[in-house]
Amino acid sequence: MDLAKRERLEAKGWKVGSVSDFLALTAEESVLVEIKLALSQNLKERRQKLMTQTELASKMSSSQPRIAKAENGDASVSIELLIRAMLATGATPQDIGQVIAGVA
Amino acid sequence: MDLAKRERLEAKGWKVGSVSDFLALTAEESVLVEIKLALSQNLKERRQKLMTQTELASKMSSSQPRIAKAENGDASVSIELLIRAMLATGATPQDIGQVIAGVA
DNA sequence: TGCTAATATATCAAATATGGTATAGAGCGA
DNA sequence: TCGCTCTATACCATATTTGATATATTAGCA
Repeated sequence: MDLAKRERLEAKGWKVGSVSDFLALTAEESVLVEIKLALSQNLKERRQKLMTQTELASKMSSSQPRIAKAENGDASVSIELLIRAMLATGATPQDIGQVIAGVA
Repeated sequence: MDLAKRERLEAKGWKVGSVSDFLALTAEESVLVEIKLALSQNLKERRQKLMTQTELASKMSSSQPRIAKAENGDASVSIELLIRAMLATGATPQDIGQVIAGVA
């Protein structure tokens, strides 16, 4: 993982720690982050075609700011919320599975 | 969803509420539960072939009781933890995606 | 039977995620 | 420019999830 990518993650609140800690990031940890980012991106694409962030938020009794964070890969958003949001856009388990399976 | 299934879920802590609330359970909510249960079952199968709950717990700095809950579909376990556990057993994003895609 | 490893259940303080609110910025048409 | 809609950021009290601990239960074997 290069410096640019690391800085992108840190800006969104991902605690990658000091350089040494960062280098010690396990493969599992980074795959998890990549899964979140993949869901995040896909959610944004799906939602933009269908509705506003506010509409999606009310559909799933969440809030517009949280949807914004979800779509921007903020670290404070759980996979749980990402999947709930995907489902609220009409995504099927197949759709979601495909996004996750698509992670390198 | 039949009564037997409902009781099975309630025993594990799923808050399906009163009968009327239960009937109001949205499609998205039940799909989310089904995704969790599918991951839970798959985790149990994978883990049993490879190691004990205690071993898996230490691999991912969690605890044996939490792994037990994860494998038993306890409501207090997040998708996040289920996926972390899958990854710790060596599952790939493809494996995980397939499990989720397999939900009806 | 007793002994041991493995798994399940209960409880809890600490960590993390949550929705809500306020507000700031961005884009765009009048 | 203004006004309007949409999205982003900041903050916070509440709710949920967490790992840890203790302990109970189960399963298999000597």
